[in-house]
Amino acid sequence: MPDELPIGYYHTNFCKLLAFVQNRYHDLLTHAERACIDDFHDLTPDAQRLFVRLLTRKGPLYRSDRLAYEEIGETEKALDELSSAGFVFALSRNDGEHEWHRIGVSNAEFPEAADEESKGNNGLDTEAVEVSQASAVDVSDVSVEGASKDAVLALLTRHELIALLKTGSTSRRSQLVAEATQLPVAAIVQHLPFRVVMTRRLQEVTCFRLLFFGNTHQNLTEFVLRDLGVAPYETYTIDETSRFFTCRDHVEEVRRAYEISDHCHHLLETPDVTHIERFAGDFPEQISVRATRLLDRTRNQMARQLERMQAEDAALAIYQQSQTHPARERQVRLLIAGDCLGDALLLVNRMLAEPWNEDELEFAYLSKHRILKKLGQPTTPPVRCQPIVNDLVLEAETDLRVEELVRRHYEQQGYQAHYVENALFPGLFGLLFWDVIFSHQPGVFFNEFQRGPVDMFDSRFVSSRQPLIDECFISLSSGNYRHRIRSTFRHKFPAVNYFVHWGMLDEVLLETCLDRIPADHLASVFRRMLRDLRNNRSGFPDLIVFPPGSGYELIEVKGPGDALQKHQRRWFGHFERENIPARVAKVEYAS
DNA sequence: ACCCACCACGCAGTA
DNA sequence: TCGCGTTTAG
DNA sequence: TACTGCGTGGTGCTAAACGCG
Ligand SMILES: [Mn+2]
Ligand SMILES: [Mn+2]
Repeated sequence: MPDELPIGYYHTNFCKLLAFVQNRYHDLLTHAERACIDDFHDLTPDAQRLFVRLLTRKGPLYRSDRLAYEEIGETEKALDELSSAGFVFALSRNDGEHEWHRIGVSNAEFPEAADEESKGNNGLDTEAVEVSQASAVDVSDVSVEGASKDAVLALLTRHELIALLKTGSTSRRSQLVAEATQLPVAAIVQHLPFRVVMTRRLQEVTCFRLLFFGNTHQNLTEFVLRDLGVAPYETYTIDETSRFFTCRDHVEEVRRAYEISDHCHHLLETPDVTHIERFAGDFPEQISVRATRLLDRTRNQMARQLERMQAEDAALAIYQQSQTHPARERQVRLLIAGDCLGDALLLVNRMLAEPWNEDELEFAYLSKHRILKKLGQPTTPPVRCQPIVNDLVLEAETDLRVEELVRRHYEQQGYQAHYVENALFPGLFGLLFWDVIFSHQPGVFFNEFQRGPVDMFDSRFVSSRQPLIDECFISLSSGNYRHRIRSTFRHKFPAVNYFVHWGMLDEVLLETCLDRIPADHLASVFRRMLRDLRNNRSGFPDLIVFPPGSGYELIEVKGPGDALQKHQRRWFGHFERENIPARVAKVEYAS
């Protein structure tokens, strides 16, 4: 792992990203996107580098005097070039109000978004796929990118603000900005000692990122962190032929879904029933699973906010459109609270027939019992496991988490004790199933920056890798799993993945676990995890303790007033059925 | 008005 | 002068 | 006891530079 990156590393990385997009997605690109790539390559090296530098910095506004880079010879020239090629706006004090207005800087309180390409529906090539009408909901008002008077003022230092206001005041920056906002644009801009640079074509670049990574949260720093050895990724076989997106409609959907979810996030900051109801009730129809899930999660969040604002009917209406947990659970709660027991029962029966996950199923059992009881019909409460509870009286210690307190308590009793929570069993799972997780399968690895295959958390993970999974369980019977886990731990450290949090494990803990935990216990835990990897990755007990000699026990620590959570309870039910030693340590403080 | 974001967890308040 | 939060770079 | 809202802490490096107060 090199400590140093080659000069121009960021530019190389961006070019790799572009090349990937062009090779793999040429047919899905719009005119504007293709032009963006072509125009970029027509730029001189300096201009290319400068544009990428801008992309890796916080924008969209920059001051030209803060764009000095050793490897970029003439910044001002590069800026001019970027400006005429349409990659940036670069405005100076010599530009008139009209120019500033174009980038959103104007005297009006809410300037019209002037940046035409930000709302433009980029026309598609005749050879390219048509964008479906279904996704043609107007979200231009949520995707406005552009500057503002305040954004320009944010570029100024305190001293520059003072000079601008011609006050000798010693007020704090925010106060100065508030005063300066009152000034007309012309006055603010009049003496700017630098050019204000605004990146353009961000829509296109965002789309390239989405096509490359398959999401919006990964970016160019992934390359850097990998190349520095900070977050190396496993080297798996990348499928040349299959892609994250197979048609333009899906790209548009996912992009729009991200925009909508962003916008909702902002709506939640100043919640207003009518706004939320109107916006969240009118999400576009989705075809792709990814966009659907994203929007459903957003629906759930918005509806939850409506609940908090006592808008129950509005919340119900939103939940009804969501196919993602806990939409039906929330509906049932609302229906019961509103005394619509008949409707609640209907929904509960649908949940029982086709539960979305175990959490929902459990809730359905419980609420069916409650509804029937309210209706005066005969019913029995669902049985729940009764974990063994140990009461512990300990001296409270400041600055120590209760888990750590109990861990030390066990240590004082001569136990080896580790605070592992979700790092242990999922970690062992990841180590044993490593080769399964990263095995070559059609259409699951698309780029070099994945923590696992795309189907990691849906049922296809198991169904399409059954023989490989069987092998792992065979190794558990034969005893070979120990070697497998050890060797993965040594050889794969510190590769990024979904299950192994390297920092939480060490060889001592690992060896003790391999020595003390019977293979069939591991097997039964792994089987339950595999039933639903998304949800059964968590809920594991806080501690694992090893008494002197032999054996082990899992300990869930509970401070005063804390109780088992639902997913923790489900694991305890599993431990009970499988004779896996586990108990709750209930702490009281001696005072 | 993009001030992480997401999630798991603990805790304290409420019925 | 110094500590703090933010931004940047590798 | 269940449910809820809220706060916190981890994940997902780290050193250096800069503006601020
Ligand atoms: Mn815990
Ligand atoms: Mn606990």
